[in-house]
Amino acid sequence: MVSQRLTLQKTDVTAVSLLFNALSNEYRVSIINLLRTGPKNVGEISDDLKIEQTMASHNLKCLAFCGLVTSQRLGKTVEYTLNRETVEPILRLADKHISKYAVNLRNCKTLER
Amino acid sequence: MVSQRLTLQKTDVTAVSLLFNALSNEYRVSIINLLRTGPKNVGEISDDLKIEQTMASHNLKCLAFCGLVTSQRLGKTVEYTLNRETVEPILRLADKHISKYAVNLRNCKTLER
DNA sequence: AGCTTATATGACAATTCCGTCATATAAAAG
DNA sequence: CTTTTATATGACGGAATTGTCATATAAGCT
Repeated sequence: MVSQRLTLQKTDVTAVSLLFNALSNEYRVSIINLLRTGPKNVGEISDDLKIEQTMASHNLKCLAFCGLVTSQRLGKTVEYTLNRETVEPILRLADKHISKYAVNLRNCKTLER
Repeated sequence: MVSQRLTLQKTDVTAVSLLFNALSNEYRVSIINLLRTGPKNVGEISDDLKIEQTMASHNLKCLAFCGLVTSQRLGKTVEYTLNRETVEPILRLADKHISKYAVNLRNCKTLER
C-alpha cells in the first residue's frame, strides 16, 4: 500500500499563492468588505470606496478571475456579488488570527523581511 | 442604540491584506506546506525545498512576523514550527475554493487583470 | 444612426517586491 | 580566542505589480 500524500503538490502551491495574492491588496480587500453588505455595481463600488472606476474594474476582474466574486450584467450596469461561501470563513479566520497572533500587522504598511 | 458595524475598519483591511500577502508567495507556501510534516530548522528547510539558505531565512522571517510560524533556537540551529491552528483551516478553505471555483488558477503563473 | 452613460481594456511610468551577494551575529568546538 | 557551522541582515539590481491615462466596448436613449 502506497503511503498517503500529506503535502500539496507543486501546482497547488502555485494556485494557493495566486489565490492569496488576490487577497493581498487593500483595494481588493476593501471591495470584498463592501460587498459583504450585498451586491453592488461598479459605479457604486467606486463611489462608496472613493476610488477611480478603472481601479475598481481592474481589481474586480482579478477577484472574478479567482472566483471570489461573480458578475452579472443588468442592462447598462454590471453587478458584482461576493462569493460568501469562501470569503466569509476565510475573513473570519484571518480576523481571528490577527487578533491572536499578529496584532502588529495593524500598525504597519509593509511586511518585515 | 447605535447600529452594529458589519464592515471591517480601515486598519483591518491593511492587516488582512498584509497577512494574505505573506501567503501570496510560492516559496512561503512551500515552506508552510513542508512544515505541515513537522518542525524543521532552516538548513533542513532549504535542503528539502532546494532553495538557498538566505531565501529560506528571508521568507521565514516574513512568516514569523505574521504569526504563521514560530521559531525556537536549539543550540546552533533554529527550529521553525507551523501555526497549525490558523494555517490548516485556511489551507483547507483555499484548496476547496480552488477545486470548486478557481481551477483555472492551477494553469497560470500570474493573475488576470 | 448618433449621443450618453457604464464598464472594460491596454499601455506606460512609478512603485514595490524578490533573488542574490556580501557580511554580520550566534553558538559550539578545538 | 580562533575556527567552523548555522542563521540573519542589509543592500542592490532586475522583475513584477500598481495607479493612471487614453481609449474601446456595450447598452440604452433620442
